[in-house]
Amino acid sequence: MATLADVARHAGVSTATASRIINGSPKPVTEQLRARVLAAVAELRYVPNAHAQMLARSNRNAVGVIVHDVSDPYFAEITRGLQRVATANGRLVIICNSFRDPGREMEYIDLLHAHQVAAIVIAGSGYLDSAAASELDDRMRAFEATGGRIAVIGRHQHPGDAVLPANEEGGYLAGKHLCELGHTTIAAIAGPPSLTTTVDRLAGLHRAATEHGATIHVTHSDFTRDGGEAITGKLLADDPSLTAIAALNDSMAVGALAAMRTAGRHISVVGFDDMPIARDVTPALTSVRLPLTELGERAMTLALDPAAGDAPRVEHVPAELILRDSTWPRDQLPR
Amino acid sequence: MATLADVARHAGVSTATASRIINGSPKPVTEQLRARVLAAVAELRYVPNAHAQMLARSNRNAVGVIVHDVSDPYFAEITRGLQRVATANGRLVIICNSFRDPGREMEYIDLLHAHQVAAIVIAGSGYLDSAAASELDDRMRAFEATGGRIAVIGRHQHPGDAVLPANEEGGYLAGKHLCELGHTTIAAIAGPPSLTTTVDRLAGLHRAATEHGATIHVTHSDFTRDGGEAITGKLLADDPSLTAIAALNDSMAVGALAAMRTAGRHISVVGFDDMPIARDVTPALTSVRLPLTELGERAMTLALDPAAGDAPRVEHVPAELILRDSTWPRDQLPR
DNA sequence: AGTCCTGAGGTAAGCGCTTTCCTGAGACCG
DNA sequence: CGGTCTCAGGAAAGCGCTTACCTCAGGACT
Repeated sequence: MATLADVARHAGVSTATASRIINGSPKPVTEQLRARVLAAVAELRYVPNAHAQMLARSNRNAVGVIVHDVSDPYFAEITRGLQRVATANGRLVIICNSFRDPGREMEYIDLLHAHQVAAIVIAGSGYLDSAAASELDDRMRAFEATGGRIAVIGRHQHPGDAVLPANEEGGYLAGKHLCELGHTTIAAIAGPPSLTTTVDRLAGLHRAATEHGATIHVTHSDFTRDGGEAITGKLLADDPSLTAIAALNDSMAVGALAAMRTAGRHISVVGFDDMPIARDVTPALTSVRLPLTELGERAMTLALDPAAGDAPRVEHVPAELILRDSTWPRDQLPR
Repeated sequence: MATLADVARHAGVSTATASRIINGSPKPVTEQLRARVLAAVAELRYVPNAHAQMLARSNRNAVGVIVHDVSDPYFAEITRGLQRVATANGRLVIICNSFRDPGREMEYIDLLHAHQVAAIVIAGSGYLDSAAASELDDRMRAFEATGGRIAVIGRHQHPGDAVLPANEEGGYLAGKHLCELGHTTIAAIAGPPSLTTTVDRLAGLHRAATEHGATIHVTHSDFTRDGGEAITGKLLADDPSLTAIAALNDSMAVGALAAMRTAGRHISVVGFDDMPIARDVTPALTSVRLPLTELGERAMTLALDPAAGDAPRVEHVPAELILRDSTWPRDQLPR
């Protein structure tokens, strides 16, 4: 492993000079020495040790991102936005998957803290478990106390900078839509009840139902396609009069569609998130759109901007209902 | 920012003792001191500086991953496999998106090199441009020369450890399937011609066509849904007699399906990769399956294993045709 | 001619941690 | 009771870099 000292020796200069030339410091250096040093760098294939640089400079460059799972399209979209802004600012992004485990999330906060990242962005629903939440908060505060910045996406219980998608409002839009189509009983297929996202979206759904005199039946499962398929299969079998399903995310909605196909039934399904697949499934999925990439961009922007005042900055991002072909008036369901 | 020295002072011990206690070194320490130090750690919210540790220990822990784009489902699946194995081995994963730009890829290799990662996994098609390829090779060799390990996924031109999906064979399977259904002219909708993946899959397609006396028409575009949709729209408009499309990845296939729907035409479409959506689009997509997660797992395993001998290890991963509903015999196309 | 700059380059002090080697105090032995 | 072992704990030497500060010419001044 070639070190700066090797390069300096090779070029017959001091490490100080070598360092200055390599980093393009403002200090003037003879053209001749510059050439010698650069030649040595090339010949020895010298790559500076980033850790040593961090230590010596003590400036933080990387940013950390904690998501539930990057390979989940929801987070993939958000991550895309995060990356875009980070890269535009010349920052290295370290992505960590918490797999919805508060313990792992804490480990990652410490790990990113240890790596002296400039900022951490945490995306994805918070946890209702208040013990876990407060321990997480503790960790975050410790990180912030050292000058690190934190921004969260979709965690309204977090006191700092945050980008908040309108989950309650989105739930309301979905519920209202179904109610207006004449559905009086709606099966909500939801993710884990311990996630605030689940709770918020359900709250919106309930608000709409109350307003329209409809009733909601909630079933919980995984926030995945297979979770949605399993639940829906059961619901369809148990209740032949079921006419509408509100899925709390698109993955579950896609699963619901699959179960419907299997059962040969046609009922209204509305999804949530409007992920890219929504328009390609059959029937094309009516869904509550959340501008995921924008969510990521705004969060990273918050995380990198030095925070003008001291009050936490909170940005609300609205939801929007995208009408496609998976919902029908109650009395006009196909077949 | 609390340092080890702060903790030591706070606990009234030397930094040596503090370090040993915190890292659970084998060196025996009185229970009393241990307690004092741990108390100080908690009180000061001390988190060790990972860079300083790296420098002092000079053991490499993290691993780097370079993919074209994590938010692309293809890479998301691979990344999932990579992460699984890495996490199981207690490694931190740093993910970098090259966005199919050889220049950025080189930058990232250097960056990961600078960060002293133990290994780098590079996933995704190589580049036909031989200047870029050889410069990349140079960078990789420099990294390996310092003891770093490299594994690639799907780059047969790379001389080291590699996991190679059967792209040519997969193309052959797709082509053979369409030919056996009686299609004599096949439109191949392909990604950028500069990617080896494109070239390999096309080669397989051509082999099958030659064997069955069919002809292939190739059109290039982006390896994306929209790329596939645009091309297919044009093809359908230009050639009313078109009966079969071989898409070189599932994203393009999904786009092709969308274009078909728009045009109200029904022809055979076969995809490639068998991504999760394939079964949820309508008609469910017949596709050449590549076990993406496994690809990732095996590559990470190669990257972390110290390489038994000195010969490069190459693992071939077979492709498999998954029959669904998007292909029909030529003379029985619906409508 | 002597003083002062000025500019190019080097010296060395850290950055925060690990780890080798050393110290000093008991425990144990003959 | 002196000598040797053992063992807990500390001093200090780096790890590879950056950078404040110093040195030393050579030229511009008075």
